Amino acid sequence: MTSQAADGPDTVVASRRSKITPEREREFFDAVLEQIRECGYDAVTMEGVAATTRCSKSTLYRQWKNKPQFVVAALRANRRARFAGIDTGSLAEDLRQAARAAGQWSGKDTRLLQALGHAMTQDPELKTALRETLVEPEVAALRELLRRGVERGEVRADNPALEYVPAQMFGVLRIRPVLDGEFAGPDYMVRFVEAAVLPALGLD
Amino acid sequence: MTSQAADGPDTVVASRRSKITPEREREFFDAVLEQIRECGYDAVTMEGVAATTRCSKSTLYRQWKNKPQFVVAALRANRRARFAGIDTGSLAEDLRQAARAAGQWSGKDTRLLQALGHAMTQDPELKTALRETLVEPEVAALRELLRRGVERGEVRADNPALEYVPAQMFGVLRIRPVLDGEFAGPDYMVRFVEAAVLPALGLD
DNA sequence: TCATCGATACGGTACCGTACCGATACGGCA
DNA sequence: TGCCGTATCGGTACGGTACCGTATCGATGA
Repeated sequence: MTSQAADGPDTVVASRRSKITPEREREFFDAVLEQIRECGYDAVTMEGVAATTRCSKSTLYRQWKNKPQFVVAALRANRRARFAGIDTGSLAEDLRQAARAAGQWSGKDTRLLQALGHAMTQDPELKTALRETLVEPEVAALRELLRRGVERGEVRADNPALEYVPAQMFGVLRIRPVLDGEFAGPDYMVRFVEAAVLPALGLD
Repeated sequence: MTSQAADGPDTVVASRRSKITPEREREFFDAVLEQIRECGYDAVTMEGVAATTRCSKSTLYRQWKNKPQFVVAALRANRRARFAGIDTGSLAEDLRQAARAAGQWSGKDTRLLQALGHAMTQDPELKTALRETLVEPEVAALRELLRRGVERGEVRADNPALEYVPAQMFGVLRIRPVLDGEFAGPDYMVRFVEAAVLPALGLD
C-alpha cells in the first residue's frame, strides 16, 4: 500500500521513489505502536510520532493518508505467527508451549489489544487489521494444535471443551491485568493450562 | 461526594442545596456511561453529556471537578452485585446461573470495561473505581459460590482449577467479541461452563 | 536535475474549564 | 401562609490549548 514493493524479487521499483528505507519505516511503525500501548489509540497523534522519530509530519502524511491508515499499516507490518512452530507430538505439551509463548508476549500484545479494543469497534478497517494480525493467526495455530491432538487420538473429536480452548487462553491472558493488576506471564499461563484446560480436555 | 446525603436517615442536610434531584443525577450518570460505551473514554466530552442531557456545562462543572471525577462518580453510582443472589444448593447449577447472568449484562458491562480498559491503566482513581464496581463484587460473589461448593464437598479444596474460574468466566466474556465478533450471550456462557469449567472441576 | 527530505507556518476544528448572564425555585422568616 | 433573598439553574461567550491536514521553504542525495 505504501512505499516498498514487499512481494516478489526486488525487480519491482517502488511507485514513488521514497527515501524511507524499510528500517526507517519500521521505526515509524514501532513508534506508533508503542505510543498506542502507552497512551491509547485516541491519544496518539501524528505530531507525537513525528516528534519521537524525528521526522516531519509531512513525511508521515506523504506515506499514509491519515492516522487510521497509518496504524493499520503498522499493524500489518507487525504481523507474526508466534504459535506457528509448536509441534512436540503431544497435545498437552503443545498447549504448555503455547501457554508459555503467550505469556511471553503477553505484555506487548495484550497492551496493544487493550489499547485498540474500543477503537476497533468503531473503525472496520482497524478491526479487520487487528483480527488478521493479532487474533486469527494465533487462533488458527491453536486450532491446528488441537486438530493434530484429535487426529492422534489424544482427545475425542466431539469433546465440547475443544471449541473453547482459544477463548480460554486469550480470555485469561486479557483479563488477568484487570483482575490481579499484573500481566499473565509464562508461569501463570502454564499453570492455568495444567489446572483448567488440560483437565477439561481429559488430558493429564 | 456531591449533592445528596446518601447515608443515614435523612436528617443530614446537603451541604449545597443543589436543585439536582437524584433522578436527574442518574440521567447524567447514565448519559456519560452510555457515551463511554459508544465513543470510548477519550472521546467523551463534558459538552456532549451536557448536550444530550440538556443541561449546561456549568451545571456539570459545579457538581464535579472534571471529567475523570465525573466518570468515577458515575461508576460508583452504578455499582451493583449481580451475582449476589445466586445460591441453588448445587455448585454446578450455581455456576450455570452465574453464566446466564453474566451473559445477560454482557453487552453493557463488557462494552463499558472495553471502553475504559485502557484509560484505567493511566488513571489510578478510575482503575480503583472500575475494580470496585465492575470487577471485585462479581469476583467475590463467584468465589463465594465456589467456597460453598467446596464446603458441601462437591469439589476438593485443593483442586487447582478453582483459582481460575473467575478469570475464565470474565476472560471468555471479554474476549468473545474479539474472536467471534459478537457478545457472549447467556446460551454461550452456559455452554462454556458446561463444556470447560465444570469438567475441570470434576463436576458433571 | 529534481523529487523527497525535515522544518515550520497556517487556518480550521474541537474541547477544556471559567465567567457572566437573566430566570427560577428553594427555603427561611414575618 | 405568603413573601423575599439568594443560590443554583440553563445558556452562552470567552481565552487557551491541542491536533488535524495542507502548504511552503531551503537542503539533500539518488
